[in-house]
Amino acid sequence: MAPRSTQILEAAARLIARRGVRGLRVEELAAEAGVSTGLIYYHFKDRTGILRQTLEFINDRAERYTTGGAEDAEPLAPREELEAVLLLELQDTPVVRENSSAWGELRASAVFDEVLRDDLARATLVWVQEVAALLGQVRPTAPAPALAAAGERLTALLEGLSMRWLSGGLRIDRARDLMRGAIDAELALLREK
Amino acid sequence: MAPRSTQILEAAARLIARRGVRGLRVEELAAEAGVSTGLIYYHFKDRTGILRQTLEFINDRAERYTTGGAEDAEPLAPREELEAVLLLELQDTPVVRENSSAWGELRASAVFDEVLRDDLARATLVWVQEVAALLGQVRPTAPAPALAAAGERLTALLEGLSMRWLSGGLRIDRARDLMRGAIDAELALLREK
DNA sequence: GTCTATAATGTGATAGAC
DNA sequence: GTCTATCACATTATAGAC
Repeated sequence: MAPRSTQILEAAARLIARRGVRGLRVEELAAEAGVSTGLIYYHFKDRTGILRQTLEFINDRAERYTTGGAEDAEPLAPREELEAVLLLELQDTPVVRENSSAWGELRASAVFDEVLRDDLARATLVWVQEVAALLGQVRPTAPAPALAAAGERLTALLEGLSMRWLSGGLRIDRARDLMRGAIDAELALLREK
Repeated sequence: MAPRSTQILEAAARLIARRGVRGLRVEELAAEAGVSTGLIYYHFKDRTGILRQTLEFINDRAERYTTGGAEDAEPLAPREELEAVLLLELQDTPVVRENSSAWGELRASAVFDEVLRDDLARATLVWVQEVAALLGQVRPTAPAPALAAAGERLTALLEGLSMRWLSGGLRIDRARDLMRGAIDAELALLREK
């Protein structure tokens, strides 16, 4: 992608995280990106185009920091890796907060805006399957449907906890503890099967 | 509360469920409620006032259909009652859809709007404690902190599943199955303690 | 590709009659 | 308490120069 587009999308992610999808103003985005409004419409057609491509951009970036960084460190044990992946999204750092916040906003918008639904569903599926695969490494004898269900629950829970965290109703440490507990609970259930 | 206010709040809940908080237009609300815009500002001061009181209204209503209806039916076993309470919010009926949708929207808005945070936190706490109490009836020997954590997770999961359901990424039957599975998982974990 | 206007419309909020 | 009329401004989007 052209550097200018990327620059605008970075600004959009930043702004959505700060003001929300509903609070995103094209003029403000232009200022944040250091370009004119005209240029934004040149690159993205309309406001919806901005949102769509920002969602895509955020997904790519999350994938990068999910997968990335695994090369230098020693490989983790399955259980530890599972926990690491799920706790990755529950960190109070600028980038993660930005991604989580924007993701939550886009998810919430999708309730009323069909445009984003497909992208969202696709990204969610990939994520669920990744978690299910990791669960399978911890519980090799567990049946696939049970793993899929657990993956779906853990990721949905993560979204729920993330939202409470971002809306100020839950401290990040508490959110992380709860997430760890959920992993314990799911693994306890999978052991019984 | 005056009947007129209630009438407007009902319309607001309906409209927020249909268009979202970000899509709520005062003029449209007036039309939906069958009153003038002036009257709305007379009763609610400003747009934020509408949102706050609608949140309150929704909470009250949810409490009513959560607690209500328990008189006529025979008392359920603890496990069944727990399941019933949690599945209550995962039904594809107009009222529940409306409540869940509006609740999710208000939660999402709170990420960027502090005004709603306190009300939201208070309502969440009540809900978490209710679920924790029910869990305690199923697992009388479980320690209180473990029950509280499980309650927090189950309610957060419900919000996450609800969002996916409403945004079209999850069928309601599947969501209900996943919720039941989560209850199993939490109860399995509590048994170990 | 990028910018500077500016058109066109949407939207919250208020004044004042009844 | 309720309505009508309207202001003031915010916001998306486009036209046309460079």
